[in-house]
Amino acid sequence: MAGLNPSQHAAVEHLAGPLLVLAGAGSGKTRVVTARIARLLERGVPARAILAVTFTNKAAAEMRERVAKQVGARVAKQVTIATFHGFGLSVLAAEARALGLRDDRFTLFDQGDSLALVRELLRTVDAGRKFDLGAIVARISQAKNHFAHDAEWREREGDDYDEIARMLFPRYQAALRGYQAFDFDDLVCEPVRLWRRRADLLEKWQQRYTYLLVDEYQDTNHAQLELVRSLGGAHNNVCVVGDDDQSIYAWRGADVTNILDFERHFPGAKVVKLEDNYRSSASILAVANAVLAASRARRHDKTLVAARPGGDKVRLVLAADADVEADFVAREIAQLRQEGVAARDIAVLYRSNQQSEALEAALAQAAVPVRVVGGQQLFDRKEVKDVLGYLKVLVHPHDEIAVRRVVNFPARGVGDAALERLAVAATARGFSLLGAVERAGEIDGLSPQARDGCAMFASVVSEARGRLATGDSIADTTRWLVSAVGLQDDMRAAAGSNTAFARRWGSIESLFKVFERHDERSGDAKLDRLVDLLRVMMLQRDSDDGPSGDAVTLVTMHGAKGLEWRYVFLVGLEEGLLPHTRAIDARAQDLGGAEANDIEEERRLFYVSITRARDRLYLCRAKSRALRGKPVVRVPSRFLVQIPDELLQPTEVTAVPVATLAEGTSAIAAILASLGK
DNA sequence: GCTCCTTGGGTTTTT
DNA sequence: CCCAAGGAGC
Repeated sequence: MAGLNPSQHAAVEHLAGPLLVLAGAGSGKTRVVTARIARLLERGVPARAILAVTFTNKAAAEMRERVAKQVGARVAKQVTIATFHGFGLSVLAAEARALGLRDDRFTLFDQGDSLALVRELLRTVDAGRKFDLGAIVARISQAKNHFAHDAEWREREGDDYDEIARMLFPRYQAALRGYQAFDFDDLVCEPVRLWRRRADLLEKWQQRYTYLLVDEYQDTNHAQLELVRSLGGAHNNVCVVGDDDQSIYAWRGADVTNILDFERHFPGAKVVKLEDNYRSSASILAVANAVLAASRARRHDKTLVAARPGGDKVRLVLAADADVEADFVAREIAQLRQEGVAARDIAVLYRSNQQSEALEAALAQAAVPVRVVGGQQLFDRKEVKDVLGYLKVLVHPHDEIAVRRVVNFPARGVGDAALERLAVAATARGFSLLGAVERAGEIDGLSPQARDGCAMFASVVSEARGRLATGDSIADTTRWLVSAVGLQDDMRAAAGSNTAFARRWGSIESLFKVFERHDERSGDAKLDRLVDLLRVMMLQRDSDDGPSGDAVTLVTMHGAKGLEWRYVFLVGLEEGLLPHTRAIDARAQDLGGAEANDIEEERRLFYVSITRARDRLYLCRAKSRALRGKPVVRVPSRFLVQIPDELLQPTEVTAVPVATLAEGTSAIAAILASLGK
């Protein structure tokens, strides 16, 4: 392979046995991964035998594209490149029979569904006090990902949340199975559990995939480690790529010890360090290294070396308040653009989404086009989930959460009381909840309205099912369904304003479009098509970047991982934001973990953010920031203080922003800012 | 059963 | 300050 440095070359040429590639930021990781796959193919490894696992669909798509570029689309298509969850799903679908499922038409529960289920379950027990639902779900997830067997888990000492989760976990799991449903964690855990009890099946999958590759290995959780260990156990051709210094997802279960202990988990592993950074200028890299140098975390020892000497000094910006900070960013960006820098080469990174508001406003005023990454995705919006709820009911009659979601949506007289009676009757007579709704006429104690509502719901469901069965497209059936239940009118009535209505209805229209796009590719058996489509939609929350043209990127520090820009602004570098208050003093609801670890994770987040910049980096903070309406004096981030002065160039905010001049009080603040250092 | 009001709480987020 | 969830009242 031409153009690779010695370390990269070593990683690409390593053939058999476990391999850990410690890929520092900007060290050409993607190149190595794709070159390695190409090299394996070149040496005669069948494409079908290679499994490459990523975390996001986007990363998987990107990898497939780059592999295709090297070896051609035809061969690339035969390599399995999937997310952990996508791969798990295909295992479960293939092994539906061995799992004891009625058929392979199981549902997927997303986080919202899990939340709804736990809410239901919590109602059935005397919890004694209020609980944060999300925290319970997180504990259940944690237990599941550690394959907590009842006994082992019960022995463990824990807090209230462990206790309540321990009580609900078995019920939660039983309910899922009863609904023929899997949650996201199951997609990884269940294949592993299956393989543990069925050595024959494990062997089958081990023979199918003889070369494994895992990207972003520092983000794996315990269950994912077990999946890799199981599948790789026979041949041991396990190559993992990652960077412990970029581990920023412990808060959602990622376990950085997986990458730290790789050599212990996979004895005889070869370790390759990629320490040459081709992305950032030396000035930027010096700051990044200074941030890491102060780390107290256990880490793989490595130091990034700049391949690009010199460069602009990193700017240290002090603003009077958040608005002045935003104005500075906007003006500076406007200036850069005048100098000929493309907007797409610029990004502004913040710790928390709410910080984007001031930035969006300031950039809009400066007429700078922006693209805000994140925010609520189409499939997370309430109205979309409601419509999807109906479709789920069509294909998954056992999915009780979906039935509960839509049986009284829009409101048609089937309230909590009626639902409770239906549920009781269903249990007593051995029906599913939907079965009881369909037989509402025979069930005692229902109000006439509730009976009518149930009948109306049942008839809509049955008619829609009939339409799909006779070959109507998914899009047309959904359109019919939406109008049959009078969703549009209900939405108009419920929305306070016209714009709110337009926004919500717009999401429904977008949903129709997604269906139409999918229908084009569809052939026969609409019901099966819909099963498939629903899974795809659960698993691929499209970030739908689209052809957004030339725009400045606004994104959270987490969302920026894996990306790069020529000019990067980091804003709000203050105690409370970075490190975040929640990391400084952890709460009971948070997943366990020592306080110090949380702070170290915040440090790594800072490190990740710094290393996104190629040419110039701005580190910004405000002296004062409005918190819940009231202005609060801000202390500079401890990470900022640890950077040696000589690496930074303090930049003064000299211009008084016109926007803030208009408002008397901020104008004073702005003038103070221009005077300050 | 539905609507309105109070109350409490407030990261990061993919699958 | 703003939003979501739960309780009270209609």
